[in-house]
Amino acid sequence: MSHQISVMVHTPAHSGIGGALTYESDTAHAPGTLVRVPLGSRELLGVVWDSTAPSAVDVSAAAEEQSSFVDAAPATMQLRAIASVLEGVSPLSAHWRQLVQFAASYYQRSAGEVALAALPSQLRDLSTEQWVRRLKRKPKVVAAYEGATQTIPTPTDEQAQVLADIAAHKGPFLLFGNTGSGKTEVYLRAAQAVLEHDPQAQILVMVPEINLTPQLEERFRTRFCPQWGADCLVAMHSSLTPAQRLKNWLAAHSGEARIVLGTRMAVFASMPHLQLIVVDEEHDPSYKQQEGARYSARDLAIYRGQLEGAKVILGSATPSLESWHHSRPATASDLAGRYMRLAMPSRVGQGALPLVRRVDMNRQPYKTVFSNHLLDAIRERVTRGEQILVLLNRRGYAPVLNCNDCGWKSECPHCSAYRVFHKLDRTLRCHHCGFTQPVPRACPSCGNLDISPLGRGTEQLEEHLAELLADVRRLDGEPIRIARIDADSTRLKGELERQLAEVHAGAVDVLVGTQMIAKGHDFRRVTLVAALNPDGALFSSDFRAPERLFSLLMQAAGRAGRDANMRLVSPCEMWVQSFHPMHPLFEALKQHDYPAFAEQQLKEREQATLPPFSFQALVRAEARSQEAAQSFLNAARDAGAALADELLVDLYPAVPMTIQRVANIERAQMLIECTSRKALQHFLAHWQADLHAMRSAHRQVIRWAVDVDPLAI
DNA sequence: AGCACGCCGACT
DNA sequence: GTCGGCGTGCTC
Repeated sequence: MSHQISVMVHTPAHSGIGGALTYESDTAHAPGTLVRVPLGSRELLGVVWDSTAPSAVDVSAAAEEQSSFVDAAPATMQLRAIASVLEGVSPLSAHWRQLVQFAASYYQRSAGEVALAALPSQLRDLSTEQWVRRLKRKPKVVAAYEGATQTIPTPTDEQAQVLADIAAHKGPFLLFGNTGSGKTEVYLRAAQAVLEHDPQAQILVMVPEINLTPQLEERFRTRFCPQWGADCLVAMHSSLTPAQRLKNWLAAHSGEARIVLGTRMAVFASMPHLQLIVVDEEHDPSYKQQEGARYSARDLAIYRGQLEGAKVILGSATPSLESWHHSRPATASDLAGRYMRLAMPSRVGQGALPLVRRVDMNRQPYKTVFSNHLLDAIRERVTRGEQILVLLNRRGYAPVLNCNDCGWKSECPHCSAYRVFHKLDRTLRCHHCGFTQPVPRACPSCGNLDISPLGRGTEQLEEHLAELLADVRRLDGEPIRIARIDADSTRLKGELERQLAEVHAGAVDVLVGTQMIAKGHDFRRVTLVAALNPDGALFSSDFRAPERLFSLLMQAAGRAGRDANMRLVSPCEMWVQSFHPMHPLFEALKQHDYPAFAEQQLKEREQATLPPFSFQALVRAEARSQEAAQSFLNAARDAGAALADELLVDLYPAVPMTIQRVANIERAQMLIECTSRKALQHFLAHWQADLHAMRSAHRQVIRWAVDVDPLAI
């Protein structure tokens, strides 16, 4: 007798076969089983899916209405047989499938795409013979952990209180603690409690960037490996080799690894006994995937925690306004948010927070880069052997090259953007499409030799600062050393680590860099941090720009003064040069007062009905001409108008994207807004069909994609 | 998304 | 004569 089996394979939602496909099999296979199935002339990895949507699943308005996740195959169609079953891997759990199903439906992609992207590539790529050989491989004898055993610090009263709250309540928790308040110790202790309470329990810890995994991994290893073995923790991020990825995935899937530490992709790790999820630096934009299924790993962590009954801790010194809002305490007129806010205001074992000093650039001579006050402060500290951090969010030498005669500018021929002047290799580089050319000796338009850089980037800053500080000597009498860390200087693998090590060793006195240096790295001897020109974010069209700037400056300030053993002549300082020094953002920064900043921002957001007081989605379209891209979007708008009207969803007209053309592709986008998440989801799910249907009438459109809860508009 | 099939230009 | 460009259409 033969069974009909539903299988999810990697097919995009707009391929016409977005749901599960039906195959025939002699034997029944449990949902979650990994199989290989024929599709056309190919053989693909697939996951056996539930043949109908379980009625208990409350995935979203969209999924509720689809009675099934399965694309009904025409009744007359001859079904093909499942090719093989991947032996040796237990089926993926119902919770995992539901997480994938939810993510697919919420972010408007196919479940197969999300499911297969969440599995290690070797499951797909290994041939049956290779797979059999892989399974036979003897598990290595568990190596004893050889690391320094560490004395475990006693929790402070604050930490103890927070841990008691985490133990006593369901969560989710927003752990709001300054840099240096000991959030990591809370994660470690919360994890310890879970591990000890249940011999099977697993823990998922997420960090925003790969760069930050080694540090945290080391802290978890030194804490847990002596007791639980070297294999108790595995990493999950995109720079692992396919073989490592498979190994770590299997360790998590089998329950053998007790702790999974990774980047956003780790939110999909198969963990049968998941009991705690930690999202460190939860405000970080890196948690939002920016291609394919554009999921937010932080938001999915909340969903997953609820789904699996695991506690979720979101940690940050500058939480996202969404999380801050969701953790609001009850007031007379408003109910409390769904999250429990746990505050840790003190800085433990370290110096006080730095003094914030603002320089009013209106009172400085025209074109001042470093105000004299700031320069004096830098000189003084460097002379004393202290380190300086200078932040400028623009890499290269100058953002544009300009002909002083005819007004020619270094535009990219393929993008609507200027190419950046990189002096070190004398190139003009487009930061959007990568197009690079040698710097022309004369103006390509009029032949004039007088072409000059406009504006400045980190390269120029490094050069300029070297001139300004040429006469300054270090404690040892040597000339001072300036280093630059940005995406250019760290392009080569291992270069970031090498440069950071130099800074730690004290070989560098002044470090110039982009936001890269503000994140997570612990510069113990830095006593002064300067942000040269942060004004752009104050009046940006991006409503999240102030939030990001505040977070960046707070994090940067947190770099200073972390070494309690340093005896300082004067307190650590954070300098901000601005034409708007009295802006509320800087006022709040000066007080290190995130709550004040958040309150002011949330008030503005509420008045303008922006997130978290509304929900957004974006449709982006790419075509050879701007007109084609926009006409597709506007046709989509017309098609969805009636339903949008009914659901109180706002559809805005199509507009060109901020960078309208990249690599000769014109881009346009359309904003969708609604005060109800459910109504927005409902709308998107139904409208998706209209978008597909319009493809044939808009052949010029190269691709289009929906971004739910976009970070930048 | 792949991958085949299909119909028109410059090469061993 | 074929190799190969990517337009169109199909896959349980």
